[in-house]
Amino acid sequence: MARATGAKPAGSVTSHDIARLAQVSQATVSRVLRDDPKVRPATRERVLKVLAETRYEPNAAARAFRAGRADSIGVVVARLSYQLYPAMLEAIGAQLARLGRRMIVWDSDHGGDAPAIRALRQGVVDGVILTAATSESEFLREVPAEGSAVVLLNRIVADYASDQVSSDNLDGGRRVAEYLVACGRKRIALIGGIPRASTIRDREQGFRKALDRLGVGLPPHYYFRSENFTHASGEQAVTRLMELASPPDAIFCVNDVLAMGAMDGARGRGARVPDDLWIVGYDDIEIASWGAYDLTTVRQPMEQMVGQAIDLLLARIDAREAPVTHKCLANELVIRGSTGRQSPPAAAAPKKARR
Amino acid sequence: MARATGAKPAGSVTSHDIARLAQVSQATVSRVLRDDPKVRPATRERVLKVLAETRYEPNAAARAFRAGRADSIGVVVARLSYQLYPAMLEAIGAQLARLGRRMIVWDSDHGGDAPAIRALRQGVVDGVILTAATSESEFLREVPAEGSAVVLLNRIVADYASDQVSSDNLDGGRRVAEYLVACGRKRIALIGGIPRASTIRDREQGFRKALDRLGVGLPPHYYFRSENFTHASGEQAVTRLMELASPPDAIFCVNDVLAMGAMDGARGRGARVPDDLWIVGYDDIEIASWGAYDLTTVRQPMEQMVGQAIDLLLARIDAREAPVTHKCLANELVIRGSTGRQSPPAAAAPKKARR
DNA sequence: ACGACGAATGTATACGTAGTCATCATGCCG
DNA sequence: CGGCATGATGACTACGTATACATTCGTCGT
Repeated sequence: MARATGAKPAGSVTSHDIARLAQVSQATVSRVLRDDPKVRPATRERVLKVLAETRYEPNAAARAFRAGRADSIGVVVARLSYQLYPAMLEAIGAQLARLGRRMIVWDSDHGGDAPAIRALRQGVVDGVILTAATSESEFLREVPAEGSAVVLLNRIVADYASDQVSSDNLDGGRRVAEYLVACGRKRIALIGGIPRASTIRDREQGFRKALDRLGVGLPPHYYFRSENFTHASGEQAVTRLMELASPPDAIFCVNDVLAMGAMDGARGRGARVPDDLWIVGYDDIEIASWGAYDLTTVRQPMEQMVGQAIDLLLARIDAREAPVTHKCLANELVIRGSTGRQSPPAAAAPKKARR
Repeated sequence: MARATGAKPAGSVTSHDIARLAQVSQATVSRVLRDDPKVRPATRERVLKVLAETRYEPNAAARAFRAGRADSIGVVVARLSYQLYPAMLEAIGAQLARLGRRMIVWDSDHGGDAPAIRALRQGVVDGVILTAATSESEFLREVPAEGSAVVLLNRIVADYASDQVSSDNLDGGRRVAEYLVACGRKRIALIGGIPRASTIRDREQGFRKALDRLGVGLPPHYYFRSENFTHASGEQAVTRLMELASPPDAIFCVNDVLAMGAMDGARGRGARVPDDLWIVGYDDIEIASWGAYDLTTVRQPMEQMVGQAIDLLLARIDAREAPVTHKCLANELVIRGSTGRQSPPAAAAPKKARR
């Protein structure tokens, strides 16, 4: 009675068609497709031949429906225009492709994590990698932590019971502070941002604490909080800082684009980098190594972070109730021309000192 | 007899459960979900209440299975590390989100278009936007042109019967040539690339033809073919060009990253841009406007191109057999500091002259 | 007030796949 | 040579949804 009306994908050959053509049952076709060993070679050949001839492709919806999984992973990134995210996506996509999974991407600028969480609950994706939460609390109420296949990448939310992977941003901030002080910088400034994200908060905090510990400190007028994390913000911030009676001789920017903005802004006002002003960024995006900026920055072990995030996510999909893991990887200070390519004097920054 | 084994998404509430709780039939629940007007307000309320209480989410696989569409669109981009592509993805993602579609992303570096085409044939996605074909012929044999829901964005394959959207790369190249000549540049060079993609070919060809027509021409030693389209290639290319007995006084690079590499390379060898050398890029990626480069370049109407591509794709999904469309949008020369911010003398480049 | 018509709701079904179980074929050993 | 174990295959079913069709309910007109 009921007629199907749904349009099917173009080449609508089903496993039943294959079965008929190969003179076997649909079950056997399914077995061949799933590489079940219990099929006689001759039969397998016959089926494979028909499969090839008909250019059969299994219906993904039916398969997902039956199997209860989509073989897709969702990824939420912040602003795609910030180079770190494309790099991250590229790594995630490559690794997922190798594992036979697809990648559905959302930009958190357009709706935050909600669409991704929704997709997770609908089974569109088997798991979600959240690399940014517009507002941390917003998605907390969306996802009951109950064994959800969610992993936070490059973002820590302490009171949220999901797997989390990040690099040690506190330590990254510390490294920069110790480096600048060890190299004799006297007037050190910080261009930060609205601390929506833990990463930014930690970078700033690690930096400040290290400065305090080293007896340098960060006077309020050497701190500029940018509205967003754009090049224009960096320019604006550096302009303010350079207008001070005693302008800084080194600036740490909590990400590379801010740093590049600061550098362009400083140069635009006639300052020379690094002769008059040192600038340090964070993330080591691709451009940072280009001649025009040649930016000293902190590099996060992106490939490993992505690898661990994916491992954790896939493990959780198989075992929802396993205890959650928080990974925190070490990162690396990359010294380039924006700080005169100058290495810190040996033993100046004792590695053991933390916090 | 047969037992279902597939793991279901966490909150496995079905429309049948809702029906039972709301004392209606499953069909009515479905009607409420699909906003069917033929439901009495009171009934609708009752169902909606239960839906909210149970935090029900429809099973996407079942829905896709039944409806015959996935509500997802596939996008193949070339290298995510080239800033044009994240920008494009951002635009595509935003527009698709507005239309209630998801975006599955593949990087053509890892498998070309094949995975996307496969996904299309399996019904994982309803349509595919191809922004790059590793090899044009490779995917031609994969997709029978038969009303496939495929649109080429920023890529033209003349003999392939699919919808295609691009900007006029021939004209872009022409504009640059005419601009440089009109501004009195005498020794004009070109940094191109391996012409796998029509875009690159057209930019080069438009440029060359215009130079020829203007009686300037492009001598072979002023042409450098880069292996890939990276910053390093640009540096390498400019180094070669500057080693010439008579180095160029202007270089057109077929994309911005090449141009930035060329600029950094030139500066590294002591040349001043624009005083000694003009440099022009193509694409107007975000960095191009930053102080360090301030690059004159050709801007493509990205938002419109994306909009048109999506429109064409969605239209085709509904009408597979409609005649194919090729759209070619005009682009714009953005003059910045890398060419001294110098406008062409009026009437120097007659707009009508083409080819 | 009764019939009739339309609105609202219920019933039943198919979509394509991957399983379970049943059945059939084959080969081996007693 | 027969029976049994093992391997190969077939028959059948459920998954959750959206719809066609059937049925019931409410309302309006005469």
